Amino acid sequence: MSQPTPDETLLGLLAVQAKHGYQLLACFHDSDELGRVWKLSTSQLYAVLKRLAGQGLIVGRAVETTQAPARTEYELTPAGHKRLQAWLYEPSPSASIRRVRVEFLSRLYVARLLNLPTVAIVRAQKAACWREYETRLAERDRSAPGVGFLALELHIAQLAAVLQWIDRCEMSPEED
Amino acid sequence: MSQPTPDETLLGLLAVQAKHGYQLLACFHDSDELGRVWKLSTSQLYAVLKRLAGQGLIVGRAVETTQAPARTEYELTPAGHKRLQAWLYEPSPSASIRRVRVEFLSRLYVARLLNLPTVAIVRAQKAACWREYETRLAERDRSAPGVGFLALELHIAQLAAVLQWIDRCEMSPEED
DNA sequence: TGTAATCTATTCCATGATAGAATAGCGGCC
DNA sequence: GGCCGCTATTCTATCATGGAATAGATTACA
Repeated sequence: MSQPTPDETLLGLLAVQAKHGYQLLACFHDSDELGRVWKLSTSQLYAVLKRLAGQGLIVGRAVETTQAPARTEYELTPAGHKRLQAWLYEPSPSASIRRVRVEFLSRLYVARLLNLPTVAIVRAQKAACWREYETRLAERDRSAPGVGFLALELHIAQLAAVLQWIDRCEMSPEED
Repeated sequence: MSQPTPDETLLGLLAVQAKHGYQLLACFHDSDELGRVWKLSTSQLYAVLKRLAGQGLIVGRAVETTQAPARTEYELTPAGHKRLQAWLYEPSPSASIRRVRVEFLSRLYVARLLNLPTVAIVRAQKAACWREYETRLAERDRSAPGVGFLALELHIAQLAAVLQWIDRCEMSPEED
């Protein structure tokens, strides 16, 4: 699957504090933040939790309450913390437009949540997009007209827009 | 599923001339044209053909040859032609970036193949993107800072890039 | 001439994503 | 009391997807 998955973003949310599924789901309903980036259905979220647990990145423990049905709280394992760090500071992030929108912004969100530096994240993403931009520009020169050429030009225009936009991400939210 | 499907593009290819699966597959290998827009696996293509046949949009007939294994050639039914026309001149196409790249360019490709006018297609797409652009701009004004806001700004920048790019699609390929 | 590789053409299968309903306990409201 | 709605999770059916399997025909070449 080449689609971005919310797995590491969930790790990030759990790194702040142990949570159960329903609580995590609520984090994605906030339409000003993560809700604009990810659309997660209930079953999808629980499927991801199961996958992460299967990979040994999180562990769940049942919590009994009198207030509500039994819940399972998940927290990061050491492997989970390691994976989260590796994902946050991935040295060559994807330059795909979709992944920039979804994965890069999730990295930024998680890093801010955890009070970690964001400069390296933005810089790595910017570099990756520049490389892609140069590659596509070169490709355009040896491309024949037709819809394939138009697709290439659109891609180049999208990358240029990302490069103009990404500098604004270097500022912390308070400086906006 | 909100992902664009190659269904109508296949209808367009079949509208030019009846073809069998393997031939259709070859159309997507051309890296200067459709191949840049769609990535179709073998099984995916045959699955789409089955779906289209199930909907009565195409009919297949077995063709025996001594040159090669038996093949099934598909051609459009009247319902298929109707569906193709409706798709080509869809009055309110999606303004999603992905759909512009994939669906709009496919419309353009098919219309050019069939020597049909493309002006209406481009105009409809442009109008849809403008509406989306205005909507998002208004939304930005009443949005709080954070990654949600950054996502919104990226989206706006992407739409602006599309609007700048789309005018080049009004020209026929010879005029490029 | 044998056989290996490649091309044509399609089907099959296992896995995984996804939507939506189902389940189920509890609290509040009228 | 009875119903609605909230918390919390699981289940199920469907569908997409990648990749291998099948299988006939042609070319390559020793």
